[in-house]
Amino acid sequence: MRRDVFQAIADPTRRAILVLIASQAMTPNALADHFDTTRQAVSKHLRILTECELVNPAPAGRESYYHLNADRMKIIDQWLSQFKSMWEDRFSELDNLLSTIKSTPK
Amino acid sequence: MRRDVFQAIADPTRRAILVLIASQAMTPNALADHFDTTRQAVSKHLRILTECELVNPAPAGRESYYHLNADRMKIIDQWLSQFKSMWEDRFSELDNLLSTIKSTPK
DNA sequence: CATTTATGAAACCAATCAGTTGCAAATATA
DNA sequence: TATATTTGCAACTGATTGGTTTCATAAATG
Repeated sequence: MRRDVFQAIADPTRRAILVLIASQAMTPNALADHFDTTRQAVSKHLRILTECELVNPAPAGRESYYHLNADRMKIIDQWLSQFKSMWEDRFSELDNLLSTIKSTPK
Repeated sequence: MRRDVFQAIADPTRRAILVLIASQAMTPNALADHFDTTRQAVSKHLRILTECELVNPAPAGRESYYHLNADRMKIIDQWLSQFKSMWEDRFSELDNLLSTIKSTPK
C-alpha cells in the first residue's frame, strides 16, 4: 500500500478536499456536499489523506472535523525546490522553445 | 485518459526520471540503466511525461534525448502556493500539534 | 547490402484505484 | 428508550496502472 503525499494529491477530488479544508475544518458530510459522489467515496479519500498525514481528524461527538496539516505539503515543496532554479532562470523559456523546435518532426 | 502533471509525478520512477534529466538530457536506454525495469517500461513513463509536457524529446539520429521542461513544474508550485502561508506561519506547528492531540482517542 | 542498435507501439497481465451498496457502531434527539 | 444522524468499514465492480513480452521501423555499422 503506497501511501505518499505525491500519490495523494494525484487525485483531483483529493486536491479539492485539501483546498476546501484549508480555509476551514470540515466533516465528511459537509465535504460530500461539494462533490458529485457519495459520502463514502469522500470518506475513502479522507482515509487516504489521513494515512499520509495531509489531514488530521478531530472527533467531536458523532461528527469528525478534518483539519489540513499544511506542514506535510512541505514534502512536495522540497522536491520541487530542486527544479526551481531552472524555471526561475530567465533564459529557461528560450531553452524550452529551442528544445521544442529541435524535437518537432520536419 | 487523464494526463496531468499531478498524476505524472505520483509515480516514484517518473519522479526519478525527472531528477535525472534535470542535470542532463538522456536517452531512454541511458535512463533505463538507472532502474530495475525494462527499457520499454521507462519508455512508457517517458510517453506519459511527454504527454503532459514535463519533458520534450529531441530526436538525434536513431537516438532521442529527453529534456526536462521545468517550466511545467510551475503548475504544481502554483497549486502549492495557496497553502504556503499556512506552513510558513510560525504558529502552524503548534496548531498541528493541538489538532493531533484533540484527535487522539482517549 | 546484411546486421546491429535504438526506439516506439501493441497486446496482455496482475495489482491498484475510485467508486458503489450495504451494514454496524456510536452519538444525538424525540 | 426508540429513532434518527454521522461515521467508518467491508465487499464488490469496472477502469486504470505499471509492468512484461513481442514486434515493426528507422538509423548506424560491418
